[in-house]
Amino acid sequence: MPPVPVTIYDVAKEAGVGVGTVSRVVNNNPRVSSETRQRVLQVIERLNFHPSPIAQRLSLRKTLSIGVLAVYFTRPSVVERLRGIESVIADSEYDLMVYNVETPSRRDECFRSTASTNRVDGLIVISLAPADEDVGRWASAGVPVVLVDTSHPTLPCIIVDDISGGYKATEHLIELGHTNIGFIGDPIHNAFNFRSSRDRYEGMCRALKDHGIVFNPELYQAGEHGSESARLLAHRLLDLQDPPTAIFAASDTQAFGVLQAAKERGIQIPQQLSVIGYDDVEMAEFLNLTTVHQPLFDSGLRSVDLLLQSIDGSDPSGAPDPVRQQLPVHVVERNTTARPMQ
Amino acid sequence: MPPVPVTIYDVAKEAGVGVGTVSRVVNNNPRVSSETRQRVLQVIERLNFHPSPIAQRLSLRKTLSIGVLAVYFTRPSVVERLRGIESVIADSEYDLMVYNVETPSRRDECFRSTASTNRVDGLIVISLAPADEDVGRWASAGVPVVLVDTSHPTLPCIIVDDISGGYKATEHLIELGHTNIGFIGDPIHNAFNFRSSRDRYEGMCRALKDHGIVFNPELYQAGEHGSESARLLAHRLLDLQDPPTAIFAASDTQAFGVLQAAKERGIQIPQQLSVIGYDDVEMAEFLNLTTVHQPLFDSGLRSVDLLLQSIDGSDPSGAPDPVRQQLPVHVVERNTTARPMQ
DNA sequence: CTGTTAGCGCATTCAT
DNA sequence: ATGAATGCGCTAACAG
Repeated sequence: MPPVPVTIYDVAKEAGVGVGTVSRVVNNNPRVSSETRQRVLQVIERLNFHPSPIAQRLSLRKTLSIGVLAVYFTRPSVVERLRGIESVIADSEYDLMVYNVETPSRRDECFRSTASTNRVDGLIVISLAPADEDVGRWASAGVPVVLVDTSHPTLPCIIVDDISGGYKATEHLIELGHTNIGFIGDPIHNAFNFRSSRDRYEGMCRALKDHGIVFNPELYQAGEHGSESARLLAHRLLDLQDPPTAIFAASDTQAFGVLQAAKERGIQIPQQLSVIGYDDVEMAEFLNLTTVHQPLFDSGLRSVDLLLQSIDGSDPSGAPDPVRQQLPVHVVERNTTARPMQ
Repeated sequence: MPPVPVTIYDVAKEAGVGVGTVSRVVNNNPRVSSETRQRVLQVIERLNFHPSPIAQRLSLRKTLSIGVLAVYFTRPSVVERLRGIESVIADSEYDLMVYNVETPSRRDECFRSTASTNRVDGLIVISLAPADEDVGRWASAGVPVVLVDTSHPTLPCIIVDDISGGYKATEHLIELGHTNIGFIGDPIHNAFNFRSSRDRYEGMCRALKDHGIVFNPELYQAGEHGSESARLLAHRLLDLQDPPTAIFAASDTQAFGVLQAAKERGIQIPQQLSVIGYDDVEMAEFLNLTTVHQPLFDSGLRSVDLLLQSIDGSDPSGAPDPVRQQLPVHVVERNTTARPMQ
């Protein structure tokens, strides 16, 4: 009982029509009399016919699938973006192919492989900064690309103003009365050239400066992304002669590490220490973490919209002025920030 | 400058050979003299030729892609399984297509659509229990399927013995001296017929019984999956006249809710209350949660191995005795469980 | 070893 | 409105 693939020819013969007609009814082409349409539909039903997506693709010269390139797709923030992406792809005619990259070499491999015709009809790249070379390859391969949480002068992208986010987070702390504020983020130089942590720090510096607060470099701590690493860094901050009264973590994940460190030291939050994170992942709400909300799910959503639009649309990657959607961020005040003790 | 797809014909002409030869060098077929091979390779390089995956698929009558059907793929445990799956697919010739299901109707749609020839060469289903009807469709469509964290008599599956896991968790608590143990899990009847929570509870009951402990039904609390819901349930347990000295949560996510509830009440953990979870997700280690470890990543890994094997292999879904890998679970003792106070 | 040819399953002119 | 023919890009079987 080897599965017998039933093709349009089978349907055509059975219905006593030509394959063209079958193809038309399958594709809802109006140029078919409603009676023959009915008849064909019946046969299709009876034979349990399903058009071969692959044959369609070859004939249409489209892959009918869009690729998503994500770094560390297990990170909560990335997962949420993916969910947004999946939710709209699911309702489209496209298939979703996911590529997870955890090493630079894998990234390069993915960048290359997606840049050949007939791989994907479009590509979404999350948090990875492509080089001009990569962009060039995609362009000459005619593959539309939209960037999320990263940018390039010639590519459409969905971003949030991390500098502004960092500024707002810091401002929130300052308004509460803090002046001695610590920062915990990713290493400036990392394998993937992530910018977000750096930008958030930049925003912090500006806020500090605008409020006439001088920043003690000792209050800056950077380390591998992750709660555990952040926990250690938080301890360092708290070990300082003049420890900060508030800590701005470049991500919620890192903020969790700070919370944990405080707990280990019996430091009351927010009474003795204010903590603010960034991202507003699900766990943040649960833990009552004050944080900077960025529209993760929505960013995924929009990226697909943009991509689909750019696929149907005209511009063959030659748009003079690529779309650049900057999503709003705002501080969500919960219970981990408060006025400093006197 | 519409991207000019370069085909094997272009390469053939340019290299002065037939398309068959080009195809052979592309597929590393040894039946090619090394000189012509070199020559063809040069041309391929020069023309930047990449074989069209779609054309290959059509010709080979394979989709060269495997689908993964996951429920709530944002849940940490699912994400970890996905990571395991992706890691081995990435090194294979297959593409990974992800389908996230969050509603029963979407599930049914996915079950159906994947059951037609030419959709995917193989399918991995996570945590969703397929009906005989679905299994039948896959079988007649000749689509190999392997189940993860769910099972069916005629399908290969990767499972963990949740009953045993629940037993071990409870035993751990009993050995510490607890007899008044609460349980927090998913609703017995849920949209997707998840069994794990139910099985873990079953294991708990057996352990209790084996140790001659009678279970007070009040100590059983079930509610929607999630930390927040679990937090509320934990409060109910703690509000009891004779509150439990230990709580077994059917998942780490739910255990986090218990931890939070305890914190809100100023209950010391583990001194005043022991908490044990299930899954051993990353956050569990970070929070020092005692839990039942199950090989999440590994389960993904193995499922792909099994699937690939079943794709290459002979058995057209007619295996008389499908593989049934039961992965081991064990208690990871950390800092949320201890002897009860006198 | 290598060129030629016939499909793979479908969409799409082009006639009718 | 509908049937027949052509092509999408590649693999595999068949000659040579």
